[in-house]
Amino acid sequence: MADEKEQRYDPAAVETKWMQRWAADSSLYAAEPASGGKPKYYVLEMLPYPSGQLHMGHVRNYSIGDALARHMWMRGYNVLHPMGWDAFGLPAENAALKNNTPPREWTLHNVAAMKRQMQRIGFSYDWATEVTTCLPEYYRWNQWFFLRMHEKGLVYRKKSKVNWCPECATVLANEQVVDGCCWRHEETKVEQRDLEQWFLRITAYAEELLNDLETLEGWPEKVRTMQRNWIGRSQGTEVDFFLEEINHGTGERGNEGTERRRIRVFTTRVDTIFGATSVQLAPEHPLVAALTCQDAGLRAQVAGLIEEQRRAREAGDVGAIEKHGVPTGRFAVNPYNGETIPIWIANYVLMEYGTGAIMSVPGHDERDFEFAKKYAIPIRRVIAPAGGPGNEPSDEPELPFTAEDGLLVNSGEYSGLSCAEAQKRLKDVAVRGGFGEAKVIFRLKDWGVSRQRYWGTPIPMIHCERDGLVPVPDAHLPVILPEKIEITQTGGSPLARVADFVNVTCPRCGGPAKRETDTMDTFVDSSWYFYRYTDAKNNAAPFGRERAGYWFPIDQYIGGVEHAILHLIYSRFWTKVMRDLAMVKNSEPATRLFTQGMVIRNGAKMSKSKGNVVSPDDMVAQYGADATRMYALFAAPPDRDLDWQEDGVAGVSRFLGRVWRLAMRHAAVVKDAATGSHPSSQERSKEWATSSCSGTAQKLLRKMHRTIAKITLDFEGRWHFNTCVAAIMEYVNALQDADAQLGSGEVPSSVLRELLQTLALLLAPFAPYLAAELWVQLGGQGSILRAPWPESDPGLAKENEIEVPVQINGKLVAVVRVAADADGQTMEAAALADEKVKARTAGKTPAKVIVVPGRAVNLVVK
RNA sequence: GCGGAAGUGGUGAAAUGGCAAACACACUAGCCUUAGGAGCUAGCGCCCAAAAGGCUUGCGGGUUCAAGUCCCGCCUUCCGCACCA
Repeated sequence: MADEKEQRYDPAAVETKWMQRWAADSSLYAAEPASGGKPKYYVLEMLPYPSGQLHMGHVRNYSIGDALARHMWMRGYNVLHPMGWDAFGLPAENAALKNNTPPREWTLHNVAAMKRQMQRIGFSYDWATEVTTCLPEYYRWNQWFFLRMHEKGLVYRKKSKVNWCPECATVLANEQVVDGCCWRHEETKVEQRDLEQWFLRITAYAEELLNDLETLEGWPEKVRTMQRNWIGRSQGTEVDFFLEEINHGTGERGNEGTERRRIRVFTTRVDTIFGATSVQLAPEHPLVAALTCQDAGLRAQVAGLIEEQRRAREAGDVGAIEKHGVPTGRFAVNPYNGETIPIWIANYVLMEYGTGAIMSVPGHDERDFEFAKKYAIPIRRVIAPAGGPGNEPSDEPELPFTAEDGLLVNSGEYSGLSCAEAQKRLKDVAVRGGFGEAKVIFRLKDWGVSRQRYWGTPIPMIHCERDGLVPVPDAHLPVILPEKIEITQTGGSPLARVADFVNVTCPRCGGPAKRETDTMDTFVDSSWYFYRYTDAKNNAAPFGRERAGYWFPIDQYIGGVEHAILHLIYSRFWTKVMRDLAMVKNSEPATRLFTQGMVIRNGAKMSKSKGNVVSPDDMVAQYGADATRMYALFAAPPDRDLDWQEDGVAGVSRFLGRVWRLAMRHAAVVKDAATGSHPSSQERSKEWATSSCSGTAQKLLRKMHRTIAKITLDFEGRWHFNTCVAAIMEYVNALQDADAQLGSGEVPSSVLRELLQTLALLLAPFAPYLAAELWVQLGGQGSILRAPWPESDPGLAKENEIEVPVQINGKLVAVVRVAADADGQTMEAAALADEKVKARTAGKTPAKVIVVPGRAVNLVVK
């Protein structure tokens, strides 16, 4: 036997065989009903867009989820591990234009192709729960949710600015605007247009979305921080300044007899209001028209400011343009002290935030300071740092002084108060005086879901001439997206030209009416898809309450960090809405979130233009699916970027070949060994005590138990799969080093069997094809996919003897061997007896000896 | 500017405060041969001809018997947000 040429492992043959066998068994990866009594585990990877090709980022993402799912099955959990397709979106329309293929056909063709790729790699999805978002049985529930939200006042319509390409005659997403031009027409400037749009009132949940971030301890801090910033809560005060009216006949200023007009500003620092030396309006502020009506030159300047802001916004560097503004010649009155200060129009004030007007306090705000310097507006100090003797204000801080831990000065009756105290009092005075209130402002905006495109969920609303906006009744759902239509890039939404679709009778009055032709943002589809997996065939509801109640929240969600804001904030919002509709009990969709790093090559993200794209198909064809996915886990910890090196894949493939040959050398002996379960830990311990188990066998069993412990711990803890794979490699190296003893019978066949079967079990989450084949070849019982995960016995994992470093003054000088359970005295004695140590101490007695049992000895010698 | 993460051999990386570089890749030398993208053996952080020895985790301090790891201050890179009042 030994002389005979060993057979090489042929991944293509073995993997294809098992792929077909597994595909034929629909129960293999199926979730069980709740009544089974097992603990549940819902592991989810973000669903892909069906572009037609898996890329390496997908392979990495799904390899992580797959290893976890397989591990949890082996640990005895009832696992839900589904997959689906985020199948609406613009690429299908572009492909339709380019190839004259209908979007539906193109999309479903891609879905089939990618599903084949996933099956070839061997991902353990339950295809019975597959969700495809572009099919009516899914998107009808988008429409259903839209109607429920409409009933709850969470849907509204309003005019809003959108990116508009005049060449395409359609709206563009922000991502499709490149340097202010259309991505398809590089010469065409994108315009900002005002259009009626549908919005979802996500801001109604702003406070809760923010607060609940605190409960998401299983989410990366980075994602929580990004969401916190995105929601952008800020607490402050709104205050009305009074507009000083002008009598145009006499030119006199005054307010006799009339209700005074007001300019409302928002500030987080009302305590600095005595330092306000101007009021600044955003160029688009509604009052601007009235203030500039007498002065054409002024109007032109304002138009210039707006134009400049627009250009900057399109170029994506609003923050970079220089601050400037124009004085209106008009004045406002500070409600606290009656002071009259000029009104300016400034390009750094944003209409979209707060009230579109601010009080400018150059002494205590960086931006106001810069502006005031430029235009010689007075700068006044009204806050001084505390800290002099007796806590009086200290001298002249450098301006602008923006810290909030000071005392008020030059602020009338409020002088001497702390900032915090002053904020409280000034707010109360404003409320009592009827010129202000406490206010919380969010950066988060309502979610604009209208898209003037074809390939998306039709918005279920009808415009009736008589009844206005009328929701489509539930009984009429789904509003089917028409097929076989002409897709063009001119003339707005393609749906608007489909007469059969547009013309309907009003459900309320029966008169002629027109359908809404906007479709929904595709982020709607992905906001709740993971609930549908629990009940994918339900015709009566998006999903059943009991099923969702059993499976939710998701135990582990895995995906790219690029979804940290949009998808993950929308789906948190959607979950809270569903909770308020009494459809689910959980307030958050996922307990734990993991964001894996990018797959890069030669230090750059893979992209066609860089020519550094690696195709999963090529890798699988050359090295096999096991080697490809195992490399994806081995090359780096999963949260870090992974540099794809083909030599590394080849290395993993050689390793799997070594495993194969090692196992096959001993398969015959192992298969003949007694069947049934392995000896218990107690029996093994007894064998050791009676030395019927040789030194080599003990050593290898010890290594085995240590390897099990390490891998099990990593699955439960920090998820460093690279060190899991390394641990398996070490284990295999140890077995291979003892190959002679394994073959000679020095290691009993029952031990040999346990060593090799355990190897197959440890490999199962990472290299399932090879593991399945080994399991059969080694006489394993049943399917390895449901075989129990091996248990590590701490007693058997323990070493007899350990090496202990001996340091002198913290520097390593020797290593001594002692019994693993040696006490401090024994270790100290062993250290002092060492020749090198004796030479170094040169007869001096150590001033101090630190012994850390089982770890180290350190001698302090002066 | 604000926030987050990271910085260790030629490369990917490893290291509950306790022997820095495990596990791989690449490379070097040798063996084997049914000549393979195969297998096996050995070497492989830096300095010194070698040994002995010394040095080494971005930089500078500190805490500790002991620091890649903890603390303080810098530098660099990547990512996100950014005129948010």
